[in-house]
Amino acid sequence: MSITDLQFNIDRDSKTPMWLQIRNELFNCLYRDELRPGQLIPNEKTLVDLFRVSIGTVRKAVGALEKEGFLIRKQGLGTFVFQHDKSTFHFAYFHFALNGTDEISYPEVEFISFETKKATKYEAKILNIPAGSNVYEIFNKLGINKKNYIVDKIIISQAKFPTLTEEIFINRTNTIYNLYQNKFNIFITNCSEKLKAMSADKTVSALLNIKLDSPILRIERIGQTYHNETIELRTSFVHTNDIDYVNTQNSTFGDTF
Amino acid sequence: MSITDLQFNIDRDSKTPMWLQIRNELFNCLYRDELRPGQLIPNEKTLVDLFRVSIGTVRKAVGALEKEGFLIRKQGLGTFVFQHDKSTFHFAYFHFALNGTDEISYPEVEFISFETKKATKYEAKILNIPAGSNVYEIFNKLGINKKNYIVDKIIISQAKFPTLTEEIFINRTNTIYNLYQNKFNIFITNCSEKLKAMSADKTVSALLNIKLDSPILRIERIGQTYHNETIELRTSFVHTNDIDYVNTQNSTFGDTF
DNA sequence: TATATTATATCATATATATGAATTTCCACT
DNA sequence: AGTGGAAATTCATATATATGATATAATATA
Repeated sequence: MSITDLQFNIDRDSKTPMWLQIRNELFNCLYRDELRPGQLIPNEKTLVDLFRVSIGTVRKAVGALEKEGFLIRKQGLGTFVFQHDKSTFHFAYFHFALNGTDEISYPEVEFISFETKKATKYEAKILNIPAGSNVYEIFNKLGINKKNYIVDKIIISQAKFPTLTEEIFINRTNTIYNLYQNKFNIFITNCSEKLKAMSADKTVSALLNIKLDSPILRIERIGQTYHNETIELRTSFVHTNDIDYVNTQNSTFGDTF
Repeated sequence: MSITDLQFNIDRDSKTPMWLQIRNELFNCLYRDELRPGQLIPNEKTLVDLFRVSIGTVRKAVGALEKEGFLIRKQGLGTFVFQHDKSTFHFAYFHFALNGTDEISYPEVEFISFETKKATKYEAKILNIPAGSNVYEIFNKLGINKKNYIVDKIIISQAKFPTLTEEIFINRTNTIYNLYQNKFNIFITNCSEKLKAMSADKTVSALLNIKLDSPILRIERIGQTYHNETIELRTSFVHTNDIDYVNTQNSTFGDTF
């Protein structure tokens, strides 16, 4: 069943503009996995025939999804579905630069542990699963230039990753989000982070080789997929003496426009 | 001298698309202050005649500047130059939410002090001014719901704000960026923030009424205007027990697309 | 076989035009 | 003076079409 066999209903009298209706139909194809990460989508002419609109309208719809980051257009080649990848990973979800620089490099990741446990009340609430459900708790250390600055704790629901094992996790050859996407059909579409300053506890100070009670940055990141379904709770503990969390806002953009 | 009297040169044979040339010409009008914050820009028909292109090309150029946040289009009214304002301030440069909420509210600002001093080496480097130049050092306390969580230190070059006084600063009726924009013709176009965890020193702990050496978040924010000219160095010291620094990234956008 | 050329597919830019939607302005009417 | 509705202004959507730029595939040539 190809996308070109599907029937699309565009209501020409709707108050919703046609380009937005088309954008939404295509978005639903992404959500329903009829268009998969990395896949080439039908060319503009085909979409024109599918939706029975002019090419300008199709281009506006595809352009919207491109701006949102779901599609990637390549002149001369075609339009592709975005996929999480080492090459596209760059800084979308990693924000650290060495002191005095603005360069955000790809971190080195060192595996620590992979356990199955019962979700705490808080974890269950965030992940929207029954209290006491099984979750995986995965620890990693992240570093730059051979020095570790970050301890990462990942909590994900076992129910959503039923076949995940420590081996699969360790032997992945790409990013964690790429693993979610390719092995479990879960596509992380947005992340939200909350930062606090805290004191390092025994575990973290030992792992990062710093003094107990050193000030550290704690980042709680919630990774979601389509329709704001929360998939991952990731907590990072960061020793920020040599690195900074960098947040750049270009131009006058706010959240309000 | 109105913008409609200006001569614009669009090179139809350039490898740069015409819409981008027009976008750049309009951007330069903003930069050169020929189009001022809040001002209505010429309507699309006028721009069509000015640049001698079709309306689609004009709309693409204006649309680009709108996406960048420099212009705001209002159907039925016209297109306006963005201005910093309490109503547009919302969260572009303020990122804090009370624990357990995602709501970012407008902070309460309490003035502490306004001094003229010599720039430190570091401040001079960041502001790109001679070492030892005069700068204003302004302290504020920021709070939410009548409780102060943030101490803010602003450093700006006296040379760029020659007529600024404590009275003018205190008696402003709008945001600080609005003051820069309306009284000094300096328009902040982008901000970059670097975050670290630290221990509260004597001054900060006293101002925030917390224990000496409590872990705090330090935010170093650099505010720039057109062409990355640095205007402001703002350092915030934040007690994060009750509030979080929130950073939300919608969809799959990274910095790499 | 290796290289240069040509053809093809696909997205990008640009024009011209028509109609619709949102907002303000103005004027007739009470 | 106040109200309601028509007119004017401006941006938004949509169609139809032509040409250009870019990348790949196929073909011809040395």
